[in-house]
Amino acid sequence: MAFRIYNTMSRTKEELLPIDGKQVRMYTCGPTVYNYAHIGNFRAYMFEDLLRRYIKFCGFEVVQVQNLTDVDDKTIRASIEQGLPLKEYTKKYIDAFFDDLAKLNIEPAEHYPAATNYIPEMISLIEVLFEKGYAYQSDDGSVYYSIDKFAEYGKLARLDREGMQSGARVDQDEYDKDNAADFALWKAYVPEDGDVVWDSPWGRGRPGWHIECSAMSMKLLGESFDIHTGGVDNIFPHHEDEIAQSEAATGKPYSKYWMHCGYLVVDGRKMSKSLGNFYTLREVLDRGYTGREVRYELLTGHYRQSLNFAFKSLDANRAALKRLDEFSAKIKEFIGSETEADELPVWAANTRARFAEAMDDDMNISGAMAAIFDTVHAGNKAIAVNPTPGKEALAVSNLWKELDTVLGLLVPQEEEISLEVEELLEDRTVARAEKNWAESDRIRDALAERGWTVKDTPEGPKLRKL
RNA sequence: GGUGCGGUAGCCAAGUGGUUAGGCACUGGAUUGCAAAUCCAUGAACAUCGGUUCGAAUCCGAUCCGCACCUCCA
Repeated sequence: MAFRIYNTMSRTKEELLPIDGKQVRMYTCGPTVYNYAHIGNFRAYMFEDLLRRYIKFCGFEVVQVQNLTDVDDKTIRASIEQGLPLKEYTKKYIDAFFDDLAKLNIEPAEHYPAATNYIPEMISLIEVLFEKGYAYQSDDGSVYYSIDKFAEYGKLARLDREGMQSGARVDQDEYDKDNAADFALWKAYVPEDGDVVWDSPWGRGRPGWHIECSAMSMKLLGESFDIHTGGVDNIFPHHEDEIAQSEAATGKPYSKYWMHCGYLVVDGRKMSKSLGNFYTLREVLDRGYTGREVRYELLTGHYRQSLNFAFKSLDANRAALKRLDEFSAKIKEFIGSETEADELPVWAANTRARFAEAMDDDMNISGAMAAIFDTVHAGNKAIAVNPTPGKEALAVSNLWKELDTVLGLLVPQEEEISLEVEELLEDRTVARAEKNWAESDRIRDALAERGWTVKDTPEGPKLRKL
């Protein structure tokens, strides 16, 4: 059994073999905290969540770093517009980001470095690049990276440098750069930056975007680490530039594997702030959907495929989750007070192997979910004929808990049944025994108001969360 | 122009030479005081045209269509 992942650098699936053998160090490009993240952004964070969870399922340790970009054009502009200090402005969106992660049941990373706390590291890195001849200062005071000096520039994105020239979307006249494609390491202060400024050996200013990730990743994970992730739109220029900076500075390989997820699209178009076709998580939740339903949506499409977002698929997810929940509830009833697990019943015997086989293949989540649903189906069929012994049911329950360490949506939250609801249920049972249907239906409505649906079965009434 | 990713049933979505993927919806049945919910059953597909093969959704060639990246982007 080996976990194979698609490495953008090699464009092939490779077995995940951590550099140090047991611990996987991964770096994830995080949000720019100038506004609420939209669910397209969370698609990437969801992919990274699945990745770190499955790496752990495979028996490795994980150290994940996700940065917070809290200084750039957008954060500066917005904070000045609102008359707030930069830190105060970004704090609101940093808090919102963590709220949203929790609602989606995304496991926290081990480190969330904010760019503004790593300015000295960035400056040191730029100094090394100067020493080694990769950086130069232009007349406007900004410091640039000379991509001509790095022979391997373009190896991740597989750029055709000639083709780029004819693409000609390069703004030549604005800056005094040796090569139009050179990128900024340090941006000289301009009045529009307000009081957002740091001293450096090259004068006052602020860091460029790409240097952040190089500085923070290497500081927290070491000069060479295992996996670098992001959306496909980060491949170029951001990740290409990170490689150029980091490998030029250290002379060592930067990230061993590069993994990129596809877009979330709406009506066939990429969801993005600039197109305006985006939803924030809170907008979706305000429409009455749960974080778990959104999680199901973002998780169950293969991460490298683009995923079409539509409210009607959230409705479909609700039905699918209900099927899973009904199964879980049924299993729980069979367990009763049993505390010792037995062997798995035959209908669940190969579920784990099927699940792992699919996930091992570059996280084939569809195959993994098929293993889950096939088990539900086979289990329902078997249970309809013969009740499952409590010890076997407990084994199934344990299996589901284990698989849910990866999926994060299989096992429903335990719902406390309030005393009031319990009393209503008893009253209704009495009314039904007396064939007082009007009263029985009235209580059923009352239960519905409190969020519970009651189903009458041969074994008596059962409550389910609406 | 360069570089990638795609087109699978009503919708979503795996699979990549032969055996029912899966989910949602539809329809039928079981169950029920009536419901709701649930469970069971069930049909239907591989963009187009050629080729290779005993056999192609899968391999090869051509064509059509969609999306993305090419210095804000997850």
